[in-house]
Amino acid sequence: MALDRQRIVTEAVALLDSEGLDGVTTRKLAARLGVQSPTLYWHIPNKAALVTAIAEAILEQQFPELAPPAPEERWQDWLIGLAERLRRALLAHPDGARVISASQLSLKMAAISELAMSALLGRDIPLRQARLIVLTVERFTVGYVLEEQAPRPDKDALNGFDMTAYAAAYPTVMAGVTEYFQPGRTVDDLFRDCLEQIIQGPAAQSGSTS
Amino acid sequence: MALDRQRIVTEAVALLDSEGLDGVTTRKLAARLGVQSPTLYWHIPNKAALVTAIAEAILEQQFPELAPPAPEERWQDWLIGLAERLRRALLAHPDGARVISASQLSLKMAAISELAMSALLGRDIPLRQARLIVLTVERFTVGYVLEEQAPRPDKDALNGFDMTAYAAAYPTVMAGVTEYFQPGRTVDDLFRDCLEQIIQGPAAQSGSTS
DNA sequence: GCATCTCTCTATCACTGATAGGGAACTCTA
DNA sequence: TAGAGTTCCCTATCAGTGATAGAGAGATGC
Repeated sequence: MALDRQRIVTEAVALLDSEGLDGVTTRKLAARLGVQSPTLYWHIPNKAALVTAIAEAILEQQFPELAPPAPEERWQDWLIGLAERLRRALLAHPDGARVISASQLSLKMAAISELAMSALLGRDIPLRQARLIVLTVERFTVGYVLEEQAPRPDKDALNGFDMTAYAAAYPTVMAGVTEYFQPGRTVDDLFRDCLEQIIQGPAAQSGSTS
Repeated sequence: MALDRQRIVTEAVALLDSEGLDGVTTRKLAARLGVQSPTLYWHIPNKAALVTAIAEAILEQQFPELAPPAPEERWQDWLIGLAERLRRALLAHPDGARVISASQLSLKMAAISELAMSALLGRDIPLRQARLIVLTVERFTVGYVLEEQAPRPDKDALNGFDMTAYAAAYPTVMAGVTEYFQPGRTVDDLFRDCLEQIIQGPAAQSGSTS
């Protein structure tokens, strides 16, 4: 099969899935494509561009189409759904959040912002506030998944680590964690609750979420 | 001067400042310390541990002490100030956000969370909500600065880039940007406004910020 | 038939994190 | 004081990385 940019990116995503971002090297990628590594540079200027292309592919895969909210749908719920899809897009591949944050100038991300902002404008939210909400949600989501996907510290690092001392030093943090996760809640719930913290704002749905 | 972990980390931060995270290599670091690179491995298990130590140093530098809010201070304002200091800590060094997000298991970060959560508890905010607010603020801040520090796309990437087409494709995004920045506002204001979006919540200071 | 353009190759560069193992200098112990 | 052990830095080397130079095969156009 002929080698072209499309096939390179597809295979790069597959390589990302099986080995993580650090495993995406030009040589391994070339090997998968049955080609020598310098050949890739005919199709792609450098590795940064490759990573950007991977990011774009990841987003495209989760957002093949972009639909505004249904007329009867609360914009808050719609926006939460959008952010959850973004999170799912990042979680769908190892180091997904790292890939997105290492990429530059994503058109797909811009399209998502455009859709979200115009949806909010359509619900009579002022331009400035629409921008603030969308920006906050997007950057929070990346920050959230980035930490979610952070490598579990290796066991060597945990050797000199005293869990009970940690719990003693940061009792409130520990209490918060155990309180939250006891009734079978998951990190998905946590993400959603955080989003509501951001989004509840202007509609003054004043009730506290506790 | 004797080589020890402390001195290695200090010099690593200096190297980060002058060359960015990609410039922090074991060889360059060793050269600055007047030593051969394998020597570093006597003091430090691997590069990931070095990055974690750098992250810790960056936070320590900006948060030498951690003070709870003054009695008459609104917790919202105090928390915003805390987040702004965190942002400043990350902005104070090239790739600061990348360093923090690449590091694992930061004790200083845990201490900041502990302080913030207990401060909120002291203002009668329920444990769960305190956790949500603090977590959201922290992860948003990292996500925000990460994008703020993202490398400007190189000019090769911009060659094939049509700015007017971009503006046409994403008019709402463009309108939001130009609207926001016209009256001499800065990215600092933008960060603060986003924070208020997160924090305004439970106290029901209902006024919209527009 | 020749020239040009496309694409892939080999060979190589400078550099990276990391390990093996030698050796000098210091410290502890009998 | 003699020897043994420990600490810390060295040289040599490894496998692997992104990237470039430049040769050459094959198709395409004139």
